[in-house]
Amino acid sequence: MPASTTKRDNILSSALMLFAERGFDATTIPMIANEAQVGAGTIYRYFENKEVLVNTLFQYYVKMFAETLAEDYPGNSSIREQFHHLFRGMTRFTSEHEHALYFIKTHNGAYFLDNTSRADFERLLNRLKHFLDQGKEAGVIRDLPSMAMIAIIFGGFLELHQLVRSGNIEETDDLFIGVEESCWDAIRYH
Amino acid sequence: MPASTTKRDNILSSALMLFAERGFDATTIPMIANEAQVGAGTIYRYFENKEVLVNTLFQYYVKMFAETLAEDYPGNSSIREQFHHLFRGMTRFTSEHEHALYFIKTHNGAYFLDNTSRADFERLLNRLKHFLDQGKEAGVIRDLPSMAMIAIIFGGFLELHQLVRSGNIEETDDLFIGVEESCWDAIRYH
DNA sequence: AACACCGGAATGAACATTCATTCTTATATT
DNA sequence: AATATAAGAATGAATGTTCATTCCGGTGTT
Repeated sequence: MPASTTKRDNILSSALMLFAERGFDATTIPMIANEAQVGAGTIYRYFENKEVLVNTLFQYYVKMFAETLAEDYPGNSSIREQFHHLFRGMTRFTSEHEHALYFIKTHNGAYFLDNTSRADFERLLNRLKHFLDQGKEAGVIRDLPSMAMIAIIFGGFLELHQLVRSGNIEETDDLFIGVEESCWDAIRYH
Repeated sequence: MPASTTKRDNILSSALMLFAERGFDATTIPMIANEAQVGAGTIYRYFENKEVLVNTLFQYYVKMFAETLAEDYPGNSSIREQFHHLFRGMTRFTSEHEHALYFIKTHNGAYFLDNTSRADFERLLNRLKHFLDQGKEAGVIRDLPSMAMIAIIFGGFLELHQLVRSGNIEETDDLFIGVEESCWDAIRYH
């Protein structure tokens, strides 16, 4: 276990970017090394192999995202306000970790994830499902499969984020408020 | 170009399934050959190489999906009815080509797609955007980025389909009607 | 027998991983 | 303070493996 934490961090953030943009299987270790400005061998001083690297990354961001959502959670407020908190959490998290949510979305379920990664992801999903279930009980949220509603929310949000990032669209508060409203109308009981 | 159309079809449908389930980069030619019950070399009698194969597949299903949506399109009916037609098109298309939409969704934008594939996909998107734009003009659809709304619709639908296919949920008409309603409420102007 | 078509072993390129070597930094010695 | 020495890090060329692709012998059809 070497010292320099900045090298390890460089490797992790380069890997995150490349995995998000090209996918795990299409990114090579030399690509990561090059992006991180590090020798290829150096990566193996910090991570046993490519799979350990991707699992480390996955767990790190899944946990961090879960924490972001849990922080200051308004458990006693209305369902609508709880939803707002969650949506805000997504935007806050994504503005600090540009590629993280997209990486998680495209790699959950991949064949190389280990049990810990799967369990961490499952835990995250369960929190979201729990929120939706409470809303269903209260008659505020539609009685539809939670996973489908989660897909709607993440799909809409991440696509919006991509459009902003690629410069196709200007980032305004109204825009994100509008998409939040759209997602809310998708899941609320009418 | 050999004769047997069934071998070629076997190769294509095996490739579709594997690409959808594991992704292009994680799928090897021997895997496809094995699944299609064909020698590895045979694949090269029908397709110049792996990239030509994936582009063929991509274009084939993008075009077929576009045709499915265009068929009997109720251009003179209400926006709501047009939306219903499009949503029905997704379910119809998916019930006949189980993995096709998921494959398209996960591989559009991939580095190995050629210009024809990109253009075909663009054309499909433009039709959907055109529908949304008409709805916006009529004041029936929200003024939000079309891409974000498209992501909401496909995300919700495909996730639902996965849940059904994995057996986690029973397929009923009500279920699909419910998700259609949810997607409609996500995009309609309130 | 000539021909078309196949299968799958053989090939070579690209990749993940290893390892002998070099570089850096900290500590000890004068 | 200057120099020597060692330990730990970092490197990238070398290695073994996996894969896309090729090629050749076999099989069936006319």
